[in-house]
Amino acid sequence: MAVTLADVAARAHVSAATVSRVLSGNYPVAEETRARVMRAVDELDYVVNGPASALAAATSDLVGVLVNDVADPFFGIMASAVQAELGGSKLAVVCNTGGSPERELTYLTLLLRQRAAAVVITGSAVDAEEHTSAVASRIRRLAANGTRVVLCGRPSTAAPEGTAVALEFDNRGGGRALTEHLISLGHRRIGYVAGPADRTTTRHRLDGHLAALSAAELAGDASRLTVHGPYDRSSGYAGALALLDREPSLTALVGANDTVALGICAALRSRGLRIPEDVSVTGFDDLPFSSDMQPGLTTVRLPLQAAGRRAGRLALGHEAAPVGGVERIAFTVVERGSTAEPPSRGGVPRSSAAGCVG
Amino acid sequence: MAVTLADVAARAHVSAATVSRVLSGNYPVAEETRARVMRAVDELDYVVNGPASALAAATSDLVGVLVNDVADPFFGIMASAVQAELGGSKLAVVCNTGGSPERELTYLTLLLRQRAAAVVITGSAVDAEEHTSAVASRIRRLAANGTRVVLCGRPSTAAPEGTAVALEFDNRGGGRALTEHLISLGHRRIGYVAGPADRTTTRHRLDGHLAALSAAELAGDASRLTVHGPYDRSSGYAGALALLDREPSLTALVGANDTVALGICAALRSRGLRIPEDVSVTGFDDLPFSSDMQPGLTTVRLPLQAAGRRAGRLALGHEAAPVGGVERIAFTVVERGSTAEPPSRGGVPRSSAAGCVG
DNA sequence: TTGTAAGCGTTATCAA
DNA sequence: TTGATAACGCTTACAA
Repeated sequence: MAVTLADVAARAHVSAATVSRVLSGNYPVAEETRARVMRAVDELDYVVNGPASALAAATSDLVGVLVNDVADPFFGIMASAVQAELGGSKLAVVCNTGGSPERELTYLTLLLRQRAAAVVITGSAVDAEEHTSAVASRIRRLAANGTRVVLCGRPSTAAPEGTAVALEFDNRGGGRALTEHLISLGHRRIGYVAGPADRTTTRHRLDGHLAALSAAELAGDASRLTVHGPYDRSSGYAGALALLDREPSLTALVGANDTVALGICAALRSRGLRIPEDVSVTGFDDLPFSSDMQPGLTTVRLPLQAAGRRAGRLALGHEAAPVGGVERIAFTVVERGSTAEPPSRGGVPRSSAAGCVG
Repeated sequence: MAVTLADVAARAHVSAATVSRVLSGNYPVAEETRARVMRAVDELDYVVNGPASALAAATSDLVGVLVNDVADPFFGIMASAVQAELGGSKLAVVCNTGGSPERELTYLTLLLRQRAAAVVITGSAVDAEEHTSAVASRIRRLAANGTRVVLCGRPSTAAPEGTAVALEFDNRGGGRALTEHLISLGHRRIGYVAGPADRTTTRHRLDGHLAALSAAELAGDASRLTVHGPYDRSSGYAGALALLDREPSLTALVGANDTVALGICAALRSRGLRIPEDVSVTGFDDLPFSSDMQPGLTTVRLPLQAAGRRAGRLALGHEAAPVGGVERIAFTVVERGSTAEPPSRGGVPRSSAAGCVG
C-alpha cells in the first residue's frame, strides 16, 4: 500500500490538490484533467487513505450501532436495517453491549474517539441514575462533536434535550393492549414472565400490563404472579414453571418478549399443558419465528425493520427529525393461535391433554 | 472536541510525545509524570483522535465482518461471536452484502480504504470465475497491506495461497450424513429444496446429498426431485409444494438450511401432511429456533458461535493459524422429531392426517 | 526518562 | 481551472 495521492499526482502530471478534487468530486476540474487523473488512479490501483482524509477533513464515514447482541433477531433486524440505509459509503460499526452499562460507555467512548459520523443506540436502558447520567454525558459529548445521535427503541430521556432524536416504541401501550386482549377473552389469572427488573423496556411493558389489570380490577395478585429474568428462552421456561407452581390455576402467561414466550411454551408442553386450550400465551416484538410456532404466537408487532431504516436515514441526516425530536412508533396486536378463551370450569380435565398422538 | 494532545501536554507541563507515551503505555514513563498526565487527561476529558493516530501509526482498530445479512441468525450468530472476541479496543464493521458480488467488492474496497486491521469474510461465495478472481485480488491487496484476512465458512480457494486463513464448514459431509440418515430410515424418494445454484455452499451440500443417493443407488431421479431458490422460508414453502406436485409419493424433503426447512414444514401442513408420519423433513445449520419447532427439526449442527469466536481470535492474531492455513470445522447430525421411517405402504391414508385436533 | 522534530496522507485556503 | 502550502493531531526515531 505504498501508492499515495502524490504518486497519482505525479503520474497524471498534476498537483495533489487536483487529484483530491477529482476524487471528492465537489470542485470544478477540467474534463480532460479529470480523465487523466482517473486513468492514473486506475493504473496505480489507488485507494484513498481513510484515516488521512478523515483527519484532514474532520469527517468520518463510520456510524456506530449499539445493540445488546446482534445474534438476537430483535437487534439483528434493526442493525441490518440501519446498515441497509447507509449505502455504499458509510460503514456500520456494530457494538454488542450485552446490556451492560459499562460496555455501553466503553463503546460510546470508542465511537467518540473515531469521531463517528453518527451513533444509533438501540434497545432499552438500564434504569439507574448514575448510568443514565454517564450515558447522557457521552451523548452530549458526541453531539457537541457533530456526531448525530439517534435513539431507536430507547426512551428519549436517555439523552439531554436537543442532543439526539428518538424513535420510541410504545412498550406501555403494547403491554396494555395484550393484557386487555387476554382479559377480553375471559382470562382472570394471568402470569407474567418479565425481563430484567432494571430495564426501561421491562418496566414499561409491565406498566401496561398492570394498567390493563387495574382497569379490570384484577391487579390484586399481580406481583405474586410476576417473575423477572433475562430476555431469553430459558428465563421463559423457568419463569413459567415457577409461576405454575405458585398458582396452578393460571389460564394465561404473558412473556416479556417472543423469545421468553418460546420458553414458556416449551415449559407448558413439558407439563403436558395444551396451548391455548389449557393456557394461553403471548409474546412481544413479533420476531420472524413467532408466526411459525405451533400454534402461532399472539404478540405485539413492532416494526423493527422500518424503525431501523428510519434510524439509519436520520443518522445520515437524509430525513428530517420529527418535531420535538421524538417519534412514537406504532405497534399492532397480532392475534394468533396461542390465545383463546380460558378453559371452561367444567371442561375436559387437563391431564387428558397429552393424549393427542396424531 | 477542541482538546488535543497538545492541550493535555501543556496542562501537564510535559511534551506531546510524553502524553502519547503515557496513553499508549508501550514506553517507559516516570510514575510521577504518568500520574500528572493522567490527571490532565481526566480534567480535560481528553479523547484520542482515532483517525489521527491511525494515520501516524499506520494502524487501525477496525475489523470488517462481511455477512450476507446480520438479520439472518446464521450470520448474526457469527458476527456476534467475532465481535465478542474483539474486546474493548477493536471495533467490528459489519457489512451486509446481501450475497451480491458487487457489494462484496465494494465493502472490501471500503475496508481497504480504512486500512482495517482485519477482515472476516463469512458465508458462501458466488461460484463465478470473474467474481472469484475479483475478490481474490482484493484479498491479496488487503493482505499486502497487513490486513489479516479470515474466511469463515467460505472455501479457502476464495483467497490466493497464503493471503488468508480459512475455517471451512464441511457442507459436503453434512449433506451426505443427513441424506444417509434418511436412507437408513428407509426413505427412497427424497426431495431437495436447494439454495441458489451459483453458491459454493449450495453446491457442496447438494454434492453430499447426491453422494449419499448414489451410494444407495437412488441417484437416478435426483435432478427431477431438486429445486433451487434463495435460502429463505418462502423458498422452502414454494419448493416443497412444487416437489410434491411433481412427485406426490415423496416421503422426505431436505431443506438447504433450517430456514428453508421451516418453509417446507409450513407447506406440508398446508397440504394436511403430518411431519414425520407422512413426510420427514431435515434442515441444516441448527439455528436456535430449530429445536423449538414442533416437531423438532433434524438437522446438521454447525458450531457457528465457536467458529465465529475462532475467526475473531485469528483476526486479532491472538491465535495461531492452523497448519496449511485451512481448518475444517466438524459438524454433528442432530436427530429430532422431524424424521422417522417413511409411512408403510399399507398404512393409514394421508387424508386422515388433518384429523388430530387435540 | 523526556523533549525535539520529522513525518503520516489528506484537505482546504489562498494565490495565480 | 490549477498549484503551493499550511494545517489536521498523532507517533516515533533521534537526541539529550
